[in-house]
Amino acid sequence: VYDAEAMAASLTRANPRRVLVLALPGAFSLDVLGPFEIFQGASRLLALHRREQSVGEAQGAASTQDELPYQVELVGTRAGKVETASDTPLYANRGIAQVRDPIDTLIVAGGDVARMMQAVHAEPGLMAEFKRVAQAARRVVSVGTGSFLLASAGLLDGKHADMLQTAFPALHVEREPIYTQDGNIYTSAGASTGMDLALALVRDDHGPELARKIARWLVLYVERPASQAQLGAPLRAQTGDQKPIHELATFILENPCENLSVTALAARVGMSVRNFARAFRRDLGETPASYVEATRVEAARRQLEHGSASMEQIATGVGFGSVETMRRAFVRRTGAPPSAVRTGRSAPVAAVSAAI
DNA sequence: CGGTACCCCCGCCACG
DNA sequence: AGCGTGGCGGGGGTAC
Repeated sequence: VYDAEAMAASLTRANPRRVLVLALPGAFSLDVLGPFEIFQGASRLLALHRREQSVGEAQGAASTQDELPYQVELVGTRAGKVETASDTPLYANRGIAQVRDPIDTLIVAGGDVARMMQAVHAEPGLMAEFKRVAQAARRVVSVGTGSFLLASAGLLDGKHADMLQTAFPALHVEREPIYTQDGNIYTSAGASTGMDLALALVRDDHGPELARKIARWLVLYVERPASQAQLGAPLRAQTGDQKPIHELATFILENPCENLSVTALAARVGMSVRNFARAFRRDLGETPASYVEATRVEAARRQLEHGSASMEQIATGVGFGSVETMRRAFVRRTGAPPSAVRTGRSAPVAAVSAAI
């Protein structure tokens, strides 16, 4: 699953979508790294997908816009160390003023607002540089309190507002006090909103299937519709009548050992088999059986990592008919048999790889 | 490891 | 016609 070669190839590919994550002093590190991981994961999966296809076909397959990977980069007020709210420093590749090349997506991480704004004002011209980059970018996004920077740059209500896709759900604003008062809550909420947001952007770029794969890859099981509500029209159009399917998805996640055949699932939501399969694929970007199997593999993987249940217990516990069936599905989906998880030889599924 | 029965998925078309 | 739905068939893959 982890393939440094494919990742490097994706980064050196011509004209990737360049994604900048801006981390000001006082930023929440998870607001920074959450989106970072999502976009990195997307690039890895795209590279793998591309390789799979090029194996079957001859070379020269036209690379469409949709397949462009991301090149993610951390930027700060200047190159080098960035103090974060958690005192875990990050390292910016360059300063915002040094950004001269075309940018696809600019992400402003949230954090300690007072510290962030103080840092901005301490650096003359920084705000102007920020505005310049933001206005050149295809889209600008803020995570959590990163929206304060957008607001003070005048980017939230100007004539350019239509250029911007800002993550500014009312829900988020209301929770501000909680962030500053209770460290436990703000970090988890901040991280998940940042990742949800990035997932939604990836979905806009590449479709729901890839976004879902990343979500599963990073063990982010629950998609939060709140983050989608603020995003692009193509997304909102889809969120019309998804509820039964989404509820069913969580049912699958919580009850992998149930009978989850297509006919059983269709009956559960009161649809015909044919139409259910269609709706499922439309809403979740994946066929029902594939989703069920992926869920079972993931559930099994977690039990293998934490716990000492036998292969037999795990296999039947997550709904596989036999140990052998589980093993085959495991190899097919992760590239390694279940035994590799126990011996620690498999790829870390949610590992952080922030280095470029 | 191989065979076969089964399941899934998708194109197609008929229906309202 | 335009749209969503449901049934059918085959072929491809998988479980046992």
